[in-house]
Amino acid sequence: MSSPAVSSRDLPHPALDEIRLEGVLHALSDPMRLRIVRELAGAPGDLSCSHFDLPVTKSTTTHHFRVLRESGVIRQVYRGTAKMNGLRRDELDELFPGLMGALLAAAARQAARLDD
Amino acid sequence: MSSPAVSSRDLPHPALDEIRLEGVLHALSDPMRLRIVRELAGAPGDLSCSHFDLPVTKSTTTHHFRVLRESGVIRQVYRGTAKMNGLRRDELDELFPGLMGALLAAAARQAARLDD
DNA sequence: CGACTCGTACGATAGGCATCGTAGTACGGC
DNA sequence: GCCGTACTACGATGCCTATCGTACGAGTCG
Repeated sequence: MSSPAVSSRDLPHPALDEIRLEGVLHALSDPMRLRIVRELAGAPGDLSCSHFDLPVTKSTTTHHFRVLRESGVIRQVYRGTAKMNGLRRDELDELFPGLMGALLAAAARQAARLDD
Repeated sequence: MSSPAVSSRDLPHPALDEIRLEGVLHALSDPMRLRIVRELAGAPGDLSCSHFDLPVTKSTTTHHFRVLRESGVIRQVYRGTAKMNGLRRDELDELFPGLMGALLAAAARQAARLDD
């Protein structure tokens, strides 16, 4: 109730200066994770883990979200039983200007090409 | 000998439409390979494998160059005993406009940050 | 409280991969 | 033809990781 900071459990996120480009690229080099990131980028706000309908089990999904968080690509916050996920877009833009935009554009372009 | 324009041995390269974004990102997510690509991007022309002084053995170096070639990031051509390597910059720019530029800029930014 | 949903932890498994060392092939020059 | 240089092929090794299933913890709602 009231408004405790957020909820009870807090998750570890890398600080800006701990984010490594190689880690970000590795995180995005998995099709499942790239798909998650694309969906997050296209959504207005944060999305819960259960919002995603991935062709893998829940434990594997948990794994992918953790990789994304630990590499610094997304931010995760508990909200009740749900876990909300959002791109760390502003921070990434500060660290690597233009990178996320180019990556998302490239992913969109490839998706369009493969869909035709 | 029939008459190969350049040399005898030809190496398999993926066509433009066979290049996958995930493959490119995976190739660049290795520090050694990112270093190679940065050096290639900064050079005026192609560079031989032996030009690079990497902290790994030659066989490992061969492995990294092959990963880069098979993912579509670089082009490799034999020239005598040497193997010349060059970024497929123009083709990648056509396939994913702005991507390589953003990636190289991000890598340069991180290198500068870590060097200070 | 009890049931239900959401997500986690843990162990197992199978495949991928970065690395090495050694032995070998291709090419150019003497 | 012979030697040296440049790179490769192959096998081994140890680590990383994507995947699963099951059992569990945290929170919500009746």
